[in-house]
Amino acid sequence: MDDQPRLMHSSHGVGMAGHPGLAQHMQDGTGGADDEGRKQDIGNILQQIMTITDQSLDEAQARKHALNCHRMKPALFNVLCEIKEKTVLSIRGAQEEEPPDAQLMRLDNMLLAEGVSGPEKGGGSAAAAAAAAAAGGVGSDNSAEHSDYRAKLSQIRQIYHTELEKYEQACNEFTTHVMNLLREQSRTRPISPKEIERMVSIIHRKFSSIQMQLKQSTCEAVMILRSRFLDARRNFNKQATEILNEYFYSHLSNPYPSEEAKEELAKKCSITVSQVSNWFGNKRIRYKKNIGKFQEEANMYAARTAANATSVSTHGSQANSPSTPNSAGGYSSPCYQSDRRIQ
DNA sequence: GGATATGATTTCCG
DNA sequence: CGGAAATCATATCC
Repeated sequence: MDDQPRLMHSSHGVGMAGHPGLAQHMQDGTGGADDEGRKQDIGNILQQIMTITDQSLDEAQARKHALNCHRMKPALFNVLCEIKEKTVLSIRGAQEEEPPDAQLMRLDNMLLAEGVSGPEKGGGSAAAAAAAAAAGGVGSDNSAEHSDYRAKLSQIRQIYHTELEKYEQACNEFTTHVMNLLREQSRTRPISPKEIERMVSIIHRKFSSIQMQLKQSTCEAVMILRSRFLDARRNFNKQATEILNEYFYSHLSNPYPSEEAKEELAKKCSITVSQVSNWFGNKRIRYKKNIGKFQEEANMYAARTAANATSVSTHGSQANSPSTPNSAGGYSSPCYQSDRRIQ
């Protein structure tokens, strides 16, 4: 308990001038017990620690410089580096080589295929080509349908590229910063060039994993876009439904297209035959379920086909035309119900 | 968020 | 097997 003040006191007395530690201990050859000397040692060390912040910056720099210029320094540095490498690096040196990540490659390939990465769109971009190919190139409204798609896609591409660039820049900045830092520190710590290299590769790996997230989300966005516009998953395009409706209402009395008719419709609408079948199946049942709801539509198509028929040839097809006698005027409850071919 | 539209799928029947 | 009917799945609108 009462050691403390004394120790402090004594150390105060000695520590004043310069750096007394070792020399003083030796020279003073232990006039008393061992523990007395040890106490003094500890006192000195404590004192040095306490006063370390009192050193001026210049003094510290000077000492650092002196250390750096010491003739044994390079050798010592090498030895320390070696030891460090043996103990630390070998532990996790095994998992150095990573395979070129299948996931990342998949993403890259997809982005390339969709025209997000790769060459900037110059007339015949990969995206445009892919879009044209996917659509079968029959409908005349292709370009109109896909211009929206392309606009959105190029938006995505732009965002992707700016983000990517940002990441790259940040990565480079950070890398050079760390490298400078490590190089600076290698003057006082055993940091070998190899270690710096490793650090850089670690940083790159981290950043590329971030980039992968960017790629992932870009892929998702593109997929959503595709499913919206290209994959024909949802509604057929306007023209197709128009063609189908035209057929349906002009064959209202017997809305069962033959196999050939289905094929033709399929070709015209650039959909499959089974899709045509589905469409007619749905249409028939839904029309029957409430005719009232389709009244307007029926009138419209009836009028249209009637107009078409009259403009093309005045008579002829009138026999099996649905709008038979009273044409555009009172097209109330269509022949469907009375005809009841459906059931 | 429910209502509605619409294409696809499933189930049942003749 | 082709079609009717029910049902599912999803998009779109308010």
